[in-house]
Amino acid sequence: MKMSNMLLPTIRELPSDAEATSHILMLRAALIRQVSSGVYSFLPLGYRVLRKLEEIVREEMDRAGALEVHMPALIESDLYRQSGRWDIYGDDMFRLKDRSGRDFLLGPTHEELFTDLVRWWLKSYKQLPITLYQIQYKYRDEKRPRYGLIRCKEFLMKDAYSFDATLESLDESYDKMKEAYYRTYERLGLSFLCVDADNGAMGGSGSQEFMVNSPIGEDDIVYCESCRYAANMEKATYGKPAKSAPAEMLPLERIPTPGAHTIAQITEFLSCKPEDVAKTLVYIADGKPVAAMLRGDRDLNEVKFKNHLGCVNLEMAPPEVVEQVTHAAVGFAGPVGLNIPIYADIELEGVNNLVVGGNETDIHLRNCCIGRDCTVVDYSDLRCAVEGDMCPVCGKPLKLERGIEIGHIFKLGKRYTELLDCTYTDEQGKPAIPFMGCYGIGVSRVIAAVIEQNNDDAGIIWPEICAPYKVYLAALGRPGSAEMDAAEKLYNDLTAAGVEVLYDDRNERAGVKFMDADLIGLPWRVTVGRKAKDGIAELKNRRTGEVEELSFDALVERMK
RNA sequence: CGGGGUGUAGCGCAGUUGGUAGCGCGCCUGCUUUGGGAGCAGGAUGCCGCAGGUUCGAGUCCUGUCACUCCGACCA
Repeated sequence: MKMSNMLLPTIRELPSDAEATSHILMLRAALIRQVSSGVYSFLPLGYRVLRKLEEIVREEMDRAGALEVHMPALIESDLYRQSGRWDIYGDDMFRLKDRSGRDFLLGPTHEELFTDLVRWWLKSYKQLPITLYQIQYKYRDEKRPRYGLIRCKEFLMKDAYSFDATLESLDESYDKMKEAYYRTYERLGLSFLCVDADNGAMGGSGSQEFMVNSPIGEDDIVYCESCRYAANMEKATYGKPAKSAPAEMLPLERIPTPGAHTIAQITEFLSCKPEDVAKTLVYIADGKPVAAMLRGDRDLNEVKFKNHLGCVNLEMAPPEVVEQVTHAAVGFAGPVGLNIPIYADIELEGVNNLVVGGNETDIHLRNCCIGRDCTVVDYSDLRCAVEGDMCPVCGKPLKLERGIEIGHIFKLGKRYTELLDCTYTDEQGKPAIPFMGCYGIGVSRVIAAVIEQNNDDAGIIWPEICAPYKVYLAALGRPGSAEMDAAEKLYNDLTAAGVEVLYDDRNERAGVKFMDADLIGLPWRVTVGRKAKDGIAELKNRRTGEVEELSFDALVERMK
């Protein structure tokens, strides 16, 4: 492709509203253009990358035995009513009506359609297992689109769905997909982790996420360097240290703490340590107030709490509710005399003489002992893991990092097949319901992840496998010069040899071409300049910066 | 959804006490230049986000509205 025929308006200045490196570089290298918040056009260069990624994903899905289909993005609501998600999904789903007033939606994810296809087709256990996939745009009305392609309202996703007769078979299908995911991300040269994740609203019996480490990641990853344990924060556990014998119980004291409603203020005021304080957080679980109690220096893990309670909705109680429940201003909630169920973090078990809120404005209690002064429903792991916690597997200190989720695999079980009445006849001639798994890769997001991990101050550094072109050919002569003629010939030779070349035939100065070459970041830059008359071109590796001089013929051979 | 910020040329921005809009980059023309974002000369480009209002007069003040964006909450 000749630059003179290309739509490739590279940008010199930093876009003012882009924050993430990948976002800035994608805009500057003219890969994408924002159309509205969270919605992007792919320009010629960016679209080539997207198609290459798609192809890699497709190859690995096919290798794993999955069958490609294509579902609509525009979906009538009835299936989603059957599955319940028309009501559950909430404002994140785009909803619209057709001319006769029927409800439609833009697919945020396609469990329903795949289950519907399979229930129509599936008659016998002999047809199982089967895995289907598609590469399709997904629509989610994200509250806050961010970081360019990282979080969009419209994004390209590969989603696969497996159907199996038994749980063992589901495990096999799941492992095959997992293997395919490893291969896909490894081929892209990504540095990633496969972490245990919460199933969340998808339900089911297990799930893992594929994460690339990045400061702009929106998830916290907890991992162990020595034994490969890795989990999303929402799921992460930690080894429980042995407890020392409980201290002798001291008499409960009531202490005025005017204005001290944060842990920092209380520790300051009472000159104690945060771990001596137990905070009591009031939540609303499916409409009913409950309390979570944990050490002052810990953060509640809402996912763990939600799973422990087995509730559907869990949210922090608004101040009115806190005041009503505790009879005090926010910041003075405590377990003593609190008339709602209290769930305590396991770390508090057997710990005496805690500082707690007094359920009275400007009052705290010292030497509170659970069991003596108040009761809790039970003790369980409710807190977020922190850096330095013990690895639950090997006991070494855990590490924390931010990650971008580029893939998620779930064992769904029978949730959707049951709801949508997907049955087949098993070996005994009886009706049975298949187990389902679902597997997603955010293809457009992967582009951003690749760039996040492959760039320098000058621009993008594409891995060869997904580079929009392999070679940037910079012709430095003036139009009509011998250099231009030589470059033109080299361009034709490379193209004839099947090499993907972006040929910069613009009448620009060398500096402009080199800056653009670095920004666009193709793996190889070929310069045809002064030595062209001797049949010599310069080959530069974008990643290593290594330069060598080659004859034109040798260069064509090298780039094949 | 709560809290902030910003909307002026393709991009990045300035615009004073209210007086009819400017800079840099880019773009066009010409000459010179040509291995790391060239120089000189000339030129084009604006519903000042939108709608009301105040005023003799609004980019500027007021009201409303829309969009984008940041922080938070949320997120298969």
